[in-house]
Amino acid sequence: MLGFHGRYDYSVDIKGRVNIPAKFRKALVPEAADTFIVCRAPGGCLRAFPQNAWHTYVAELTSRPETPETVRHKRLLYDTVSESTLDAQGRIMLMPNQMTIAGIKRDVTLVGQEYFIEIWDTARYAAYLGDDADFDTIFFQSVRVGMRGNEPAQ
Amino acid sequence: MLGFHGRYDYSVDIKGRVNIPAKFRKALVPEAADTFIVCRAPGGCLRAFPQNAWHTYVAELTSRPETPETVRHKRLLYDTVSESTLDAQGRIMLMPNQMTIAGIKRDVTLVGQEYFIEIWDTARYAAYLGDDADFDTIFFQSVRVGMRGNEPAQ
DNA sequence: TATTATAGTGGGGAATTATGGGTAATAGTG
DNA sequence: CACTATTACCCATAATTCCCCACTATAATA
Repeated sequence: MLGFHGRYDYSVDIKGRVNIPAKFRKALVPEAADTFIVCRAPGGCLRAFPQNAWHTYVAELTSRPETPETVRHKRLLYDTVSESTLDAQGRIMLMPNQMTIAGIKRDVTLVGQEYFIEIWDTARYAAYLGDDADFDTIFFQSVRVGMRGNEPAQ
Repeated sequence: MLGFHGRYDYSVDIKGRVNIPAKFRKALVPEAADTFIVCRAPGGCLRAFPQNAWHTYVAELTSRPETPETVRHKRLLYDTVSESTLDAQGRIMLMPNQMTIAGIKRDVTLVGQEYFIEIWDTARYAAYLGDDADFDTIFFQSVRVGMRGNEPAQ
C-alpha cells in the first residue's frame, strides 16, 4: 500500500487515544517518523497528516502574504492542530477540543484519503454520506481533468 | 516537531511570566538561543518569535522602502518589542504595555503558527474565533490549490 | 482443532511539566 | 554613595503526560 485507503471503525478510549489501522502504519515512510499532525477539516471532521505530508502542506500555507483572510484561516486552523507520535500499540492521541469540533464521543471512523486520514464521528459520518443517491451527480460535477495520470508506464 | 502548532491555555503570574509549552521549547533550534522577541500583532494579540525567526522577519521589514506607511508601521511595532530568554522553568516575561495592548489580565492562550507563537487574552481569543461556524467557508475560500503539495516524499 | 502471531483496548506508575514563591544580584534614582 | 525597585535565579510542589505492561479478540499456521 502506497497511500491510505479504506474505512475502519474504531473507538476512542477515555484518554483520547485512537488506533491507527495496521495497514496505514505500514504505509508510512521513514520521514514520517511515526508522527501525525491532526487538524480540523471541512464538514466537521479531523484530518491526520503524516509529518512529511504536513510539511509540504504548511509550506504552501505559510508562503501566502498576510491578509486579513489568510491570517484568519491560519488562526482557525492552527487552533486545532496537534502533533502525536504512535505509541507502542500504534495509537495517536486526540485533544479534547478536536473531539468537540468533530463531535466525537466514542465511536470513530477512519477513512484513508491517499495522503491523509480523515477521522469522523461515526454517526456524523453516516449522516454526511446520506443515502448516497447523489454519487453520480457529484462524480460528474467534480471531475475536471478526467483520468489523466493513468497512462500505463511505457 | 519542526514548527510550532497547537493551542495551549496558561496563566500569566503576578510577575508577568508565561510558560512556553514544552513541545514548543523542544522545537527551538540552537540559533534561537532560548530567546524570544515579543511584539504586537493584528487583532490585538502578541507574537513571540524565536530569535532566529525574528531576524528573517526583520530583514523583510527593513527591506521595504520608506513610505509614510512603512515608517509608521515600524514605529508602532517597535514601540512594543521586547526580548526575553527562557528561565530555568521554560517561561518568558511579558511587559506591562504588551499586556495592556493585548488585554491580558491573567488567562492567556498560546497558539503555535509554525514560525512564531501568538499570545492572546483567552477571552479576546474566544471572541475572535467566534462560533467557528465559518470555518468551512473560510477553508474553501482560501484553499485554491487543493491538496497539491501533500504528496509523500518519494 | 490446537497453536501462534498480530491487532485492538484498557489501565497503573514514573518522569516530565506547569505554577508559585523566596532570595540574591543588578540597575535605576536621589 | 546609599537606597529602592526591579530583575534574574533558585527551589518546592501539584498536576499532567507519557511510557510500559497486561488482557482480549481476531486472523493465520500447522
